[in-house]
Amino acid sequence: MVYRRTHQVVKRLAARRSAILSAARDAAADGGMAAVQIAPVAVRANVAAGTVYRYFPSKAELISELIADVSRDELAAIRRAADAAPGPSSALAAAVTTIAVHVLSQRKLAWGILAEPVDVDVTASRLASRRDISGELATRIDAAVRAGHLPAQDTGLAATALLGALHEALVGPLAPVNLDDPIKLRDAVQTVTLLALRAVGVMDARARGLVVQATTPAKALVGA
Amino acid sequence: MVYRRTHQVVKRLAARRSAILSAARDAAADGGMAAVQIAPVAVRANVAAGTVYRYFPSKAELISELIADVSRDELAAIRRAADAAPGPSSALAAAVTTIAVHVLSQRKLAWGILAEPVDVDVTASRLASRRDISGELATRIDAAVRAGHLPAQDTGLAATALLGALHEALVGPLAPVNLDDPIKLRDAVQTVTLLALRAVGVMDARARGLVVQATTPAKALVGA
DNA sequence: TTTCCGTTTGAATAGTTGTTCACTTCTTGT
DNA sequence: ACAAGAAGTGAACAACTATTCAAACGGAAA
Repeated sequence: MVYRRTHQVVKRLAARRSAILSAARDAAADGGMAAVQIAPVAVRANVAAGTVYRYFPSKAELISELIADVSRDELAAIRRAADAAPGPSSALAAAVTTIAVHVLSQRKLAWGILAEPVDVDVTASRLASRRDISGELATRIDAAVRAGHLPAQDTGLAATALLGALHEALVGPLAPVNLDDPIKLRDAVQTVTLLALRAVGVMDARARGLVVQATTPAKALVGA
Repeated sequence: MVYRRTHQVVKRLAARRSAILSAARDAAADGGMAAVQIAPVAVRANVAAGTVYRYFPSKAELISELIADVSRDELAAIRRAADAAPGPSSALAAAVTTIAVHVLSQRKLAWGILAEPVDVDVTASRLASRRDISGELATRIDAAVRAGHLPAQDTGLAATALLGALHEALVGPLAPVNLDDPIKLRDAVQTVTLLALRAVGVMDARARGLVVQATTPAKALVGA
């Protein structure tokens, strides 16, 4: 045996793998899923097309991992924001706001992850992504219901609907175009958050300060 | 001049054109947009593949017309339902319910029209479809606002968000599967309608009977 | 240094469908 | 019946990319 998986080699392999994933993510953020093609991604990652296949069995697998990756980050951010909130209602508001801000600050990527046509089947990972995030929302809604802040309801369906509302209003084809302006962006986030909170039964969210509270830290996020 | 576009010929041509469109629609309703391929559609329409191209310059054009067609029907149904309602609030409720019932009773078709990945660019017609329906919703929301039943708001954004909520909750990948059961279907329609109305600021829609009122005629639609 | 064998390469391959076009069939008016 | 030309046919073509693979490369042990 004259060739062994030395520590250095293992590290290089892992680095290459994540370089390819990063390249895919960059490509998606740049030009949407349509830009995530094997050859261009390979170029971005400084490898040959064939090499990609030593790390991912197929394009479908590559994109699925990309979706899972982005989704994992997103979920973590939502949890962080919600956990930092003082109570169930503001946790829900924070979760909603976080989603809104994130999808807005990476619209092309978000659109690619969520709904953009891809030539391979990524249904499963998209489903998982939605299930995770919708599930997190459902948990937060449920907490608010149990705290007596919201009426009893089908939390799963409500969470799904909220997600749909956020996506369509902010990254869908009808989404306003000039959300690069930070002020308009904040307004859009506020409006949509208010809408979402009212949908699940929050009474007068604006007066209770939930929306504004939640929006302020979000504004910082946009800058980051 | 020995061949003229006689009335009979014109009629036959028109019939063939709509036969192709119908075939495309059937294919989409059956197997989603993925099933709308030139050759299979041609078979369904009892013509050769080449013939399709005598009526539609490209697959993109064919699918765009399909989308516009379905969208037109949908818009008409929404208007009919809303116009039949006694006041602005119930008109809005009726519009929302109509959308919910329609997408539920033709889930595959709706998914295809709205969001399913297609290999040709149909962005424009999808955009138009959404703009039309969202616009109609916006009009109804606006009427309710002007009647003093709803708080002032960005009606366009609200309409878009509502549309997203309905779609995601009812035909998106997270939508509950067993909505074939008429009772569950009605429940889902009710839940989502309630959510949507609350989102735009309707207070206690259930108590005011808006949801139930609107749902009852919708139930008839499902049977049709 | 040399040998070994996993890794990388990138040009060639393959499979999928939309689209074309030379030819056939059909309709109309004389 | 026949000419003239439009409509219809469907096999062949084209274009696009994911995927493969034989050859080249390069670290690791002897």
